[in-house]
Amino acid sequence: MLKFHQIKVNKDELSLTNVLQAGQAFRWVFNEKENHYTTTMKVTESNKYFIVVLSQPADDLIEFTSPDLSLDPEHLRSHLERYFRLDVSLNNLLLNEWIPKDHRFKTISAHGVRILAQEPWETLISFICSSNNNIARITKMCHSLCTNYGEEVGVFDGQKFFSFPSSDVIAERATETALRDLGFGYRAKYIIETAKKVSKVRADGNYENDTALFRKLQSSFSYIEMREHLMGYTGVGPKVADCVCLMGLGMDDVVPVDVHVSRIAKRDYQIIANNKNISTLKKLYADLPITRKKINLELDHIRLELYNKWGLYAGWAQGVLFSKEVGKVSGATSSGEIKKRAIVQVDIDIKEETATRTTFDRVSNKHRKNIKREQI
DNA sequence: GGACGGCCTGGGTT
DNA sequence: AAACCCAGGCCGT
Repeated sequence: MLKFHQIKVNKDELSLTNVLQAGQAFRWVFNEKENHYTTTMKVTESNKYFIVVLSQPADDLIEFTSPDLSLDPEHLRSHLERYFRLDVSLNNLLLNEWIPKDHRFKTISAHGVRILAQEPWETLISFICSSNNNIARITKMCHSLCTNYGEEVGVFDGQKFFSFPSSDVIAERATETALRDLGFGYRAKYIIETAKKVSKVRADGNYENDTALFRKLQSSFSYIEMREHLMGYTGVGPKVADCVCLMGLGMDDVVPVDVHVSRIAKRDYQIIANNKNISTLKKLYADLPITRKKINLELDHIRLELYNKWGLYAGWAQGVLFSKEVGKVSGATSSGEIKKRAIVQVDIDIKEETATRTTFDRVSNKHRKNIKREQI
């Protein structure tokens, strides 16, 4: 019998359903009978993956464990606290950041919807798969990559669990044809080309793993440069790149703008780019030294306006609103079924937390002027 | 330089 | 039943 350990956290701060099954992470398997979630993840500094099991048995409690007895529970606890970003209080953001800036949040509960700190490489591949696709199939694809190219980590609930394959493993062992046969469709080519390029960049820089590479890039790049770099991979446009920045690199103020966010922005905030907005953005990007893929300036205007409106945790605010708008589909269950879900109403209470940094603070000086100009 | 098809697939709807 | 639509975009022309 597994021994579960506890994390005291309220459901309005963290709802496992709303965070793990709402199109942000695609590799958590829900066991309906036992009411717990299972995945594999890196927990330690090494590249080893562990099976991790979570449940939310009460409104003020998360329970966690791993069947791997070599894993120190306290180490897993601190890892999960980082993964769920428990240093950030949703209720504080709501009360002190979003409600004062946006009256729309007065009547909204965050429902425990928060942004995860996921592995950048896995986030990149997951969201390459997300283009013109639905959550059920994205989930299926992510699992398919693991079962076909990952390493078996262990068995739980009578089901085998695998690691997420690194860029070099995919580059060496997978082919476009093989991925097409596995049902990836036109994304097969994107994944192969991206894996080859990432593993090459990695090898050239002698990085130990994919995470190390992306963290290093992040440390020397501004947000704009990081997005630029990500958009250099096939199948990665501004939306996918922004998802990686937000959920894989912890850039909390980045708002990935897709069709839904675009609709919300126009319908609820009347954000519509005029000619001046567009020409300003055009100049902004023309001045940047990096040649870029074309981006939709109308959507980019929405991104900036929502950042201006919501502030340092704009990406989180988007998550809350987005979940309210379209979060109705769940991911994998043990039986392989995909089910509809309902968002649970929760109450609001207060905690201490202070927002500290912005992605735009990290823009290098030669770009700052341009960015600032656009922030006005 | 920007607008516009076309794209794999699977589940749902007509 | 067959046809059509749609899903948290991106690529090529």
